Amino acid sequence: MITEFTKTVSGSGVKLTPQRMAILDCLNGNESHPSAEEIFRHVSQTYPMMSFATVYNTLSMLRDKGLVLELTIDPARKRYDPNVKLHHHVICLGCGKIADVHAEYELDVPADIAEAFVMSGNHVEFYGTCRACGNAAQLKGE
Amino acid sequence: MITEFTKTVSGSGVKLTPQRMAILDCLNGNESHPSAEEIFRHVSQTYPMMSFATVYNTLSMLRDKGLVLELTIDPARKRYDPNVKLHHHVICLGCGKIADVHAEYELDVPADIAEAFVMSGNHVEFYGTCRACGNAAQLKGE
DNA sequence: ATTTAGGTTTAGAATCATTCTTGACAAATA
DNA sequence: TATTTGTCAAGAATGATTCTAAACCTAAAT
Repeated sequence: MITEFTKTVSGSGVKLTPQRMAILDCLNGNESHPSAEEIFRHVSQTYPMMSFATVYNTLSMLRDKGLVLELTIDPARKRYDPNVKLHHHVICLGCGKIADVHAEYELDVPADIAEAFVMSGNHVEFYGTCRACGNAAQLKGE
Repeated sequence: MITEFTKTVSGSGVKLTPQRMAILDCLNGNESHPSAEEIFRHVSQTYPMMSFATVYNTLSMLRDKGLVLELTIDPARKRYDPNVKLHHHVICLGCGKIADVHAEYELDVPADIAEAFVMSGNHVEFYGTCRACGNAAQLKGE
């Protein structure tokens, strides 16, 4: 079944290939903020000949076309989010799980910054501990 | 001259060494948000025997003690900020320059997130184009 | 049917940032 | 002095990401 996401990508002047469709299917509606490696592992199950380079190429292409967000909130690796509508994120400092924060904030910058930069966007990173990690810490008596 | 920053670090139970003092001096009051490599290059001028590992060790130690911030805003590398007071950052998408954004924002998270995470902090990333890069783009007729 | 041209994929090498390991060393302690 | 503890240097190792070169696919042109 062809998803809306696949249609969107296809409609933006990109050639569709089985590999790309598999990557798009993996991303479509995916709220787990997967890394390139997780996407590679997932699509490899269907296409064992899939190359890591194809995953990176496709993700870079999607990022350049504004069809996925490349998140830097995880210091260890980039994470990808097919939801490009304005939203923010929280990362668990224990396990690295990332969740969406659907909220809008008034974020006016001070005058000195407004003069020195033409602003094009912003993103709020929240740091916290998820339920699972909090419970685990309690069990260990912390 | 011994800076306040050096005294703070020294007072937090770590041994002071010439290498560490050089790194602290490099960081003290530094608002350029240097990368590990930039710090290494700088302190190497004074101490050519300085090892990259020492820079990373020292930065990790300072980060663990809460004496520097490790910024993930630059997708290419980590940046360090000796100013640990609450503030945010803007990065120039052209040249990667990072500037401080001294502002406080009301950032309450939605109920579903507040239930799923114990929040410990947040950070706003602004994306923009600095004067220099904006002018350069104009010269090229963009 | 063949050729050509362009973009795509693959596999692996290369790169870059970062972490790890090991042995030497130095100050602090016994 | 001997021991402990923490630090340092050098380089190896790791891991994410990018690059390269050759093979591949598809569509258009012959």
